[in-house]
Order: sequence, then C-alpha cells, then structure tokens
Amino acid sequence: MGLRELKKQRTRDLLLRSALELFAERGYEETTVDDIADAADVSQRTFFRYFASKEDAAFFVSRLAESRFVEAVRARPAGEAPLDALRLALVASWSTIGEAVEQLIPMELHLRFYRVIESTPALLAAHLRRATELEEEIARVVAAREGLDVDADPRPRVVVAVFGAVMRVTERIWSARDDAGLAALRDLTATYLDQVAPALTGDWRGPALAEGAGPTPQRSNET
Amino acid sequence: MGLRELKKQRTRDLLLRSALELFAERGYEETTVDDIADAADVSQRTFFRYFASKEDAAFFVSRLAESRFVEAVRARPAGEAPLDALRLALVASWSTIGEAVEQLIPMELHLRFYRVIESTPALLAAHLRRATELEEEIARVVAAREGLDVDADPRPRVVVAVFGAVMRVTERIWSARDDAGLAALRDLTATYLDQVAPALTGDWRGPALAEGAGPTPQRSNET
DNA sequence: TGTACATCAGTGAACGCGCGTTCACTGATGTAC
DNA sequence: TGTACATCAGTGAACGCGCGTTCACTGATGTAC
Repeated sequence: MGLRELKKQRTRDLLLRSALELFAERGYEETTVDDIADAADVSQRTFFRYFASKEDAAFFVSRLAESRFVEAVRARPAGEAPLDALRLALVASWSTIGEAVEQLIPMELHLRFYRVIESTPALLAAHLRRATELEEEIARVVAAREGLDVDADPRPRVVVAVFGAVMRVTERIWSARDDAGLAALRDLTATYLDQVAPALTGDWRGPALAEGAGPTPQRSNET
Repeated sequence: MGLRELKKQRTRDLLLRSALELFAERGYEETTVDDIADAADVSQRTFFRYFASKEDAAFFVSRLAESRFVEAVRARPAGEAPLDALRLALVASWSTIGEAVEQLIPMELHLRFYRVIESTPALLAAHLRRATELEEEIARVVAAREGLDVDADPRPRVVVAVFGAVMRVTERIWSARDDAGLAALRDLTATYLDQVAPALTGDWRGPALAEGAGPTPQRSNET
C-alpha cells in the first residue's frame, strides 16, 4: 500500500473514532460535523470526503458487522432449517465480527455507541430502517437456500422478520441495562431466541423463564 | 362547541389534509412546511401551532389508528392466547379504525400516503421507530393480561415483536403492489400471519402457500 | 341588547442552526523517463 | 538519483436550504354585567 493510501486510511480511522467518541460522550445530536472534524484536526470539507453524511459515519461499523453476518448465513450448510441457520450463523459470526470491529475501534467504544443509538430517536429510526433493508437481503439468501421465490412464498421473509424482531428486542433490553457487556448480549439473545416457540404457543401456563436464570432449557426448532 | 373551537378544528383539518395531499402527490421531502401552510391559506407560524413538526402532521392519522388498536387489544377476553388476542384485536378494530380515519381524511388518501411512508427513507425510519414504541406499550398490555412482569418474562415482548414484524412485512409488500386496496392489505395480513408457524418449523417441505392463492388453510394458534 | 374587557387564533418578519454543497486553490505523493 | 509532470487529499470560505423558534402585534370570539 502506498503512502498516500495509508494516510487516507489513517484519516478515515481518525475521523471515525473521533465521531464515535464524541457521540458516546456527548450525544449524537449534540455533536456537529464541525466538532468531529475539529477533533480529528481536519476541515469539515474533509469529513464529507470520507462519509456521505453524519449518519453514514455513525453506521460505518454496523455495516461491517452486518456484511459478516450475511456471509455467515450464506455459509451455512444447506440442510439446516432456516431459523436454525440464522441462529447458527449468528453464533458463528460472533468472533469474526468482533475481530473486524476491533480493527477499527475498541469494542468498548462500539458497545457504548450502541447504547447511544437506542437512546437517540433519530439514530434508532435510522437503525431500524437499515435493519429492514438487511432483512430483505437475508430473506433472499434464505429463499435461495430453499430454492424458493421470495415474492411467491411468504415464509422466507416471515422467518427473517421474526428473527430480526427478536434481535431488536434483545438489543433494546440489553442497552437499557447497566452491566451491558458483550457476553450479556450474547446470552440475552440466546435466551430470547429460545422463547420464540413458547411465546407463540397458546399455552403460557408453563413456568416463566426469567432472563439469565440459568442454562436455556430447550431449543425451539429442533426436529 | 363554540365558534372559536370549531374554527380551530377546521383549520387543523385543512392543514392536515393539505399536508397529506401534498405528501402523496409530490413527496414528503419535496413538500416544505411553507407549501403546506400556503395550501391551507394560513401562515407557516400557524402550522406550528397545530403540529409540533412536519413529521407530527405526517403521523397524525396513524396515531389515531394505533390508539384504536391498543384499545381493541385491551378489550380482548382474558382467556385468549396472546397471539390470538393480537390477531383478533386487529380484525375487530379494522372497521373502527376505518371510521376514525374517514372522520379526518378520505381513506383513499390515507392509503396513498401509506405508500409514501414506505418509499421515503426518513418517513419509513420514523414509522419503524414509532412502531417499536407501540410494541412496548402493547407488550405491557399483554403482560398485564397474563399477570406477568414484562421485565422478568421475555414472552410478552417476543410475541408482540413477532406480530409486529409480520405486520411490517405485509405493509411493505402491500405498498409495493399496484392493486393496493384496503381489502388486499387485510387479506395479505391474514395470509402472512398464517405463515408464522410454518415458517418457524424446520420442515419447509410442505407446499408453499402462494399469497392470495385462496382461503387460508389453517390457523397457527388454535388450541 | 349593549358595553367593556379578556382571551386567544392567526400574522409577518426575522432569525439561529446544522447539514451538506460548491468553488477555486495548495501542496504532498506517485510515476514516467 | 534526478527532473518534470500528473494525480489527488486536504483546504477555507461562502453559500443554499428548510426546519423550527422568537417577537411584537392584530383582530375575532367569548364573557361578565
């Protein structure tokens, strides 16, 4: 890599990190693009050379993580049931995503920023819109796996939407906690995914499974 | 009602209708608050007397519809399984919502605007954020029905999130169609809700149910 | 029915703000020979 | 290794835009007597 390209990457990384640090410390709305540029010691003009918008910078890391997850879904063996494939792809991509994030910014900062998303209406809105776009992409992958037409058969979009809905519930609950670490998010996700079948079943008489109350008792989609 | 109050209501209705008509005809981003005020023959200042923001006006009708739905959920008899209660509340509130909307604007305009929401990133984002807020409210209603603590038991939030996810999938698919009428949306919703159980089941070997291919063959949550 | 006063919807004009864009330019890095 | 030229990251300043706010004001509606 040439010196020019290296400097470019350094500038972008610096801008990205400055942006996320300011967002996490002071809030997204309270941080102007000029603030970010100042923190990175470049001009506002330069910021817009690297990021199409303030929001674009905010979701740069998420974009990376999402593409890893999609790759992981594509990589699942064909025999798996769709919901299993999604869940196993998540488990499998966990560490890959972690490494990719750490290339750019400390995981701790990423997690702090994730909570900013949840507490900032404009960011949460953008996050949800992006999530539905991602779901559409994954629905197509799932449909392809099963040899189905995504527009003719409702099931691919439905299973992906259900999976995504549970993801977002766990994100929100996780971000509302104080102890919010990466392991807690992973555990919460597992617990909530286990609750899909019980929640949809008419019979709610079974014992309520308190979150994190212990090892998850059953999987919902095993044959 | 006094003359003053009557004039007030007329001004608000006129502003609302002007806003939605402009949004539907020309697009949300392409319509400024000044345009709306001009169309209603009042000053921009007056617009902000009635609506906190442009977005506030855009979702005025939705707010009304949502509150009717929440009421309908509250009104479901206690014996019903949660997912059934949500579905039946939707069916039951359908006409009530229709009447409430027609009080304000023609249903045809409301439906046209719904498609604008789906095709406008900023509006779709706001819509999704509002939807998650609504889901939280409904999750609490469901938890109360079952005598559960929404923070201790994952099932209320999960079942509501799943229901909401299916709703949003149908909204999106419906809005992408040309023939998009109210009946089509209702049928699509029924079809997709019927697909929740089949989609989550590992076994996808059963015949794909094409949307609208006929009467829905089975209910997912009957006892 | 009339008068005096209070309330309050609507006005017009100006402003603050931050995002994102446009312009003409500088100077460092890369490349050809 | 050196020279000439091309490329392109970064600059600074100014601007357009629309949202939402603020101000001091007018005039219609409501109310008390």
